[in-house]
Amino acid sequence: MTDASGTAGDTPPDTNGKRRQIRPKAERRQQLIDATIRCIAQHGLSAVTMQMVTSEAGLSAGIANLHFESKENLLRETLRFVAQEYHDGQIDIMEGSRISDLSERLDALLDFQLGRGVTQRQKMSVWFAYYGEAGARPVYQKIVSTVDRLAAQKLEAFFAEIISEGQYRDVDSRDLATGYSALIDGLHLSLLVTPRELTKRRARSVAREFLRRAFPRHIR
Amino acid sequence: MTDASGTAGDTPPDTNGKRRQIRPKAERRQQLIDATIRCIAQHGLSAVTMQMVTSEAGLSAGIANLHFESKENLLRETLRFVAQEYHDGQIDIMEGSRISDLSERLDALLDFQLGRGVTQRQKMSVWFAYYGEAGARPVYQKIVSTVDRLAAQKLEAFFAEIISEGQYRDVDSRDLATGYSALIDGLHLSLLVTPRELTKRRARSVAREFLRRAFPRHIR
DNA sequence: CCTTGGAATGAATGGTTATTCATTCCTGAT
DNA sequence: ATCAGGAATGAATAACCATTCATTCCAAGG
Repeated sequence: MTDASGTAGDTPPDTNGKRRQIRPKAERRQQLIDATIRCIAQHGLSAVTMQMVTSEAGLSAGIANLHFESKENLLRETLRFVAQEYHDGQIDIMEGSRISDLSERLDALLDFQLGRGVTQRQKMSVWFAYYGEAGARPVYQKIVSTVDRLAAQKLEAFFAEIISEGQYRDVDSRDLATGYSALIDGLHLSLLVTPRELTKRRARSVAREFLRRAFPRHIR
Repeated sequence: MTDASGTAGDTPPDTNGKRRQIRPKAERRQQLIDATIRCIAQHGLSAVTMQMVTSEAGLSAGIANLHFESKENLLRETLRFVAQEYHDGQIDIMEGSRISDLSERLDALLDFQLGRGVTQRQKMSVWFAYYGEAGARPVYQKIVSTVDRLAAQKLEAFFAEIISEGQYRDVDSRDLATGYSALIDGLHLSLLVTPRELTKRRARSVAREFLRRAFPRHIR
C-alpha cells in the first residue's frame, strides 16, 4: 500500500543506507516519477518540493535536476505518465480483441474505471491535482487533451457498436460517450473529495444505472 | 467581465493612485477573496503569492496578513466562499418557492449549473484547484463535504418529488442524485480542461439527455 | 587489476516568498 | 479644530527552495 506503483517493479531493499548505486537512465526516471506521484498524493501538488521527491525516492538532492533538467519538466512528465497509463488501460479494453461480447466488454470497462487500480487515492489525487492547475497551464491542458481525444473517439466507436447491435433509438453515441466520461470523472472526484458520502461499490452501481438506462438490453 | 464578482460590488475607480482608503473589515476581506479568486484562475493555485493577491486587489503587501492572519487562512476562506456561493445558488432553486412547476425548476437548475454564472472559467478554475488539493488536505475536504452534503440532500428530495409526480418506476432518487451531481462535475471539468472538445451548449444537451432518460415525462 | 566515463552526491548559491512591525495618516468622536 | 484609535503601508527579515557544480566513487572494458 505504501509502495503501490504498478510500474517501477520492486523497490529493492533500501536497507543499503550508504552504498551508491548506478542504474540505467530510464529506470531512474521512472523511480523519480513514481516518487513524485506519491508526494503529490500525500502532500498536494502545490506543496511538492524537489527535496521531498528525491528523498522519497531515497536518492540525493540534485538527482531530479540531473535526469529531468527542471522541476517543471519532472511534473510535466509525471502528468504525461499518469494520463498515458489511464488511457492506455481504457483503450486496451475497448479495442477488446480480448473480449468479443459487447456486454462483457462494457463490464470490463466499468471494472477498470472504478476498480482497484484507478480509484486508488494516489492516482486520483494526482489526476485532479493536475486538472486543478490545467485552467492556468496550457501545457497541462495540451497533454490531457491529446491523450483524451483518442480515448473519447474509441469510446464513441464502442458505444456506436453497442447501439447498432442493440438497435437503440434516440441515442447519440457521441453525446452518450461525453456523458459517460463526465460521469466517471465526477464519480472519481466524489470518491476523492467526499469519500464518506460515496463508496466504490455505490459509485459502480450509479455508473451501471447510467449504462442500463442507455443500453437496457446490454446491462444486467 | 474582467471584474466578475457577484458580491464585492463595484471596484471604485482605482484611479486614486495615492490616497490611502480606510474601509470596513468585512469589505476588505471580500475584496481580498475576490482578488484571490482572480489570481487562482489566472495563475493556478500553486503559483499564487501574497504579493500577487494584494497587488491584484490594489492594496499594499501586508494587508492580507492583517485581515486573514496567514496565507493558508486566506485560501481556506476563499474556498469556503466559492463553495458556499455555488451551493446557495443550487439550493435556492431547488427549494423553489419561486417556481412551482417541477419541469421548469429542473430547467432552472440546469441553467444555473451550466449557465453563464457558474461555468465562467474563473469559478471553475478555483473549484478544481481546490479539489486537486483536497486529496492531501483534510481541511479542504471538510469544507466541501459540509456544504456538499446539504445540497445533495436537497437534490435527492427534489428528485424524489419528480419521481412521485411522474410515477417513475425503477429509479432510486439517491443514486440518481449522485449520478447527476457527478455528471455536472464531470462536465465542468471537461469545459475547463478540454474546452475545444465540448461547448457549453453541448454540455447542457448532454445533461438534459441524462435527465430525459430518467424523467421522460418531465423533460422536453 | 587498472583505468575511465559518467552517474550520483550534497554543500553552496541566489532568488523568491510569507510574515512582521515601525511608521504613516485616515476618520469619527469630542 | 483637535485628537485617539486603529487601518493601511511597505521596507526589512528570516525561511525556504530550485538549481548548480566540484567532488566522489561505481562499474564496464581493456
